[in-house]
Amino acid sequence: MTNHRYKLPKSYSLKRKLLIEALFNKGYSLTSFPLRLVYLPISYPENTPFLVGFSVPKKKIKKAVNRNRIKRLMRESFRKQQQELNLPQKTIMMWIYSGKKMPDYNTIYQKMSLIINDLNKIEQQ
RNA sequence: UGAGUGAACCGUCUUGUCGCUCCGGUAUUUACCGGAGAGGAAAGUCCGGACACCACAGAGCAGUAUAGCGGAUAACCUCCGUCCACCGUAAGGUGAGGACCAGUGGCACAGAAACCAAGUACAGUUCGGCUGUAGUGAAAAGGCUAAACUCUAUACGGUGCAAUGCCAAAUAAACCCGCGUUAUAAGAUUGGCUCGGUCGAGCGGGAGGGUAGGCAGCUAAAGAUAAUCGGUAACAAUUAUCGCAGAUAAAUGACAAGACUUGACAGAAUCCGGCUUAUAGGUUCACUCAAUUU
RNA sequence: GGCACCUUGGCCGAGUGGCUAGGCAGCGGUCUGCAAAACCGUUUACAGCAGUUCGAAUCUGCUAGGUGCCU
Repeated sequence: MTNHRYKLPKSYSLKRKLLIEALFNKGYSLTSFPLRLVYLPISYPENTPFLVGFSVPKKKIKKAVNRNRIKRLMRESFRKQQQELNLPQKTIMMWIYSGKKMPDYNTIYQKMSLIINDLNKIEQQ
C-alpha cells in the first residue's frame, strides 16, 4: 500500500455543473444523521475512480466560519476512509451536512464509515 | 489604593506525523525538495476613490448629497485644529451647527382665540378696538418648524470585475406582430426629460432553441517597517530595509504530546482610504477625581 | 461578488407628522332541539435601537430579518 491512497487532490473534486444536476435529479441517497450521501454511478472523462463534493447548506449553518469547518472535517474524514470504498464503476457523490449544530470530528468519522459500509453492500449486489 | 477618561497594541503558543492551494526547482506523468498561505474587523455594502467600458464625458432642466470657520488628503458623509451649544465635579464626551427680516405651508389636544387674526374674564384708565393681570398651551402676535417645500453655497455623467478583452464549443434558419429603408430616416449611443454630436439599414417585441468552459483582468500597492526633518495636529518630504494569500463547487484541517491566563467575534474573492456593527481576555502610555501616607 | 427594494394583530391590507381604518380568523353572547348563516360585544399590531420635532407608523441614521435582478 502506497501513501497516495490517503491523498485527496483537487482532481478528485466534483466540479461540472451538468454532473451535479444529473446527480441531484437521478442520484440515490443514503442517510445517517447528520450526514447524507447522494451518489450516482455514471461515466465521465476524468481518470479517477470517483469524484466527490462536500456541501453545507446556508439555511442550516448561518456562519461562514462554521460552514468551512464542517466541510473541512468531512473532507478530512473522507480522506482517511477513502480506501474502504469498493466501487465497481465510476461514481460521483456529494456529502451533505443536514444538522443544525456544530459536530465534532469523531461523530462525522463514525457516521461516514456507516454510510460507506452500506454503499459497499448495495453496490456489490 | 479606589473610581474613571482618552489613545495605541495583542488577540493562544510550541513540536511531530498525515493532508490541501499556489510559486520555484529536480525529475518526468506523479512523485520528491524548497518557499509562501485569511482579519482587526476579511462582515454590513453605508460613504469616497483607483481601474474598465460607454464620445477621456458635451449643454440645459430635473434629481441627489453636504452645511460654523480653517486645514489634511487621490477623494470623502473621513481625519485634524478651533469657535459655539449641551452633558459631566473633572480628565473628557456629543452635535445634519447656513438662511423662517425672500416667498409658500404647518402648529393636533387644551384654550374665548393658533397664524390673512381675532378678542374671553377681571381690574385700571388720560375713555382711544388703551394698559395690566388671569387662564390654556411647546408657542398668545411675534414666535416655533427647513431630518416641511424652498433659498444660498459647494459637489456629483452612467454602469460596475457577473466591468471589460480574447480563445474554444454549440445552435436556427424559418414563423407571428409593430416601425422603417436615401430621408423631416426607424433605431442605437443615454440614463428621468429636452437639445447637441456620432453611427445608421435594418430595428423592437412574441414564441421557441443553443451555450453557460478556459485564459487575461488578478494582485507590487495613494505598500509595510525604522530613522531624520517640517507642521499644534491630521499629514507631508528624504533615506535605508523588506518583498507580504490569490482560490474559482472555491485552498489553513485531523491526530498525538506539552504549556498557560483554558482561547471572544469571526473566513479573503478586483484593489485601496474611511465609517458602522460584532468581539472572551490581556498589555502599554497619558490624564482626571477621591481617600490615605510621607 | 455587485445592485435594487420590503417589514403595520394569527392572516390579508389602508394610512397628508396629531387617538393605527377595514376584512378574514379566534373568544364570549343572542338566535336554534343541535349546528350553519345572521346580529352584538371583545382580545391581539407599526421589526428593533437612537436622533430631529411640542409630538414620529410616517422624516433621518444604524441594526435584524426577508425578497428580487445580473451571466
